[in-house]
Amino acid sequence: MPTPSRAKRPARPRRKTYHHGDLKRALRDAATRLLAERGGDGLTLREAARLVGVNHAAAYRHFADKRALLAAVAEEGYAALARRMRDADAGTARADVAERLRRIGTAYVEFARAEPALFGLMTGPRLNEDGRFPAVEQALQQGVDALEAPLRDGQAAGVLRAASIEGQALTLLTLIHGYAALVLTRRIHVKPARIGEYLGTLLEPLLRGLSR
Amino acid sequence: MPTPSRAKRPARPRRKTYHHGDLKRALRDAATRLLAERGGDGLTLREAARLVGVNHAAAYRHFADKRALLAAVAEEGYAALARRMRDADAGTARADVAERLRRIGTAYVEFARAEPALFGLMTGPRLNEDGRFPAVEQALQQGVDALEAPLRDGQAAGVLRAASIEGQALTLLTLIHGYAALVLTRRIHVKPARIGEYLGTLLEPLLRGLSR
DNA sequence: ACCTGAACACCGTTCAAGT
DNA sequence: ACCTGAACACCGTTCAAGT
Repeated sequence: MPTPSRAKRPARPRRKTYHHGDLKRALRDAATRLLAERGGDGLTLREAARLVGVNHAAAYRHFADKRALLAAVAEEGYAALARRMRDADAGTARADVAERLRRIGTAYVEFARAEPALFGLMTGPRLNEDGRFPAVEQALQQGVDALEAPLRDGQAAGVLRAASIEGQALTLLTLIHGYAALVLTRRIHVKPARIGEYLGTLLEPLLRGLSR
Repeated sequence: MPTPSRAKRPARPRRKTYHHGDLKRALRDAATRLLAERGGDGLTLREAARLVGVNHAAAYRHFADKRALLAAVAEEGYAALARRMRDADAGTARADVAERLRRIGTAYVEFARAEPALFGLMTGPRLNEDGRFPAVEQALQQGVDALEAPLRDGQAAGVLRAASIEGQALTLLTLIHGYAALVLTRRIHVKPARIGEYLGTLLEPLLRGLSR
């Protein structure tokens, strides 16, 4: 069998000494890729090192243990999630508040659906049960922030009750997160095409309660 | 050192042949205990077999693999959770609807706090990503059911809008679950003594929106 | 300073063999 | 039918040793 093009594994320039590369970032990126391609159980410290072409023990020079590597992956994930939420509200200044909030929430759920293993890591139980990675805890705040712009506009326009923006944002995010978690674990069954629509149904009574 | 009372590990009657015992149940119970005592990473198929006093390979006669054992543990957990939710609404028929719903929701969150590893298994990403255990998916319905009694009473009394009871219950559970998940993973910081109180704050606008 | 090689104590899973 | 023993292919973590 003659060797065809070998589309996969495109002949990485594998130096013999990795002495200068940014191994920390390389390991984190490899771990992120593993998570996306093979799911939560496929993310292995040894396999990430293998992908980078380095001895697995070298990872311990840059991460205290496997969980520290996972935390780094999760942090990056939170940044990406917040970006998607902000993007969902870009250029929609004229849409009404309910619609804007629904779009931001849909971005949250769609992120979870597009990257289920990453989302599972970010929000799952294993990562931070002992509070070792405060950065991960605070990362969600960026997402809460994304909800605040439409809430502020809504209060200014007089359609929303005057109340703590942060409180309103947290209430909304709690519902959105619960929805994402339940959809992802198949506790709520919604057709993929209807995910945003059903979120609107869930948000409706809450927004009515937040209105004046 | 003379042997004192040895309060722990009360000399289980360990037969040499396990041929008759209900090994399936014994393994499931041991796994549940491991989860409670050592957390998610401490739950090992081999260790569960060790606790029961049986060769670990024997587990494969009763469970297809480790995940099947985890699913059995999770199912039992859902039954316990639903029981707590129903108990929280027992003998409170005269309390108002909002208060009853808040109590049921608090039972949900307190269960999660009391059994964090079990709750993490039940709701976490690892268990059922491929839909292999439909029983686990449906188990949450028992919890949703517990919310329906107060909702029915509220609609009958005319304080709640006439609408799908199931829809209202699912909306409430989504918010409650999101709250439990975020509290458990330290994304929301609430003092333990204030957990039920803050749930009330979260539920308030939603219930206002569900009211006529 | 950064990485390798080898070792340690574990896993989940499989399978022939025992009773 | 149900369980044991031994093996296999993996892990995460540690540590002396190399450059």
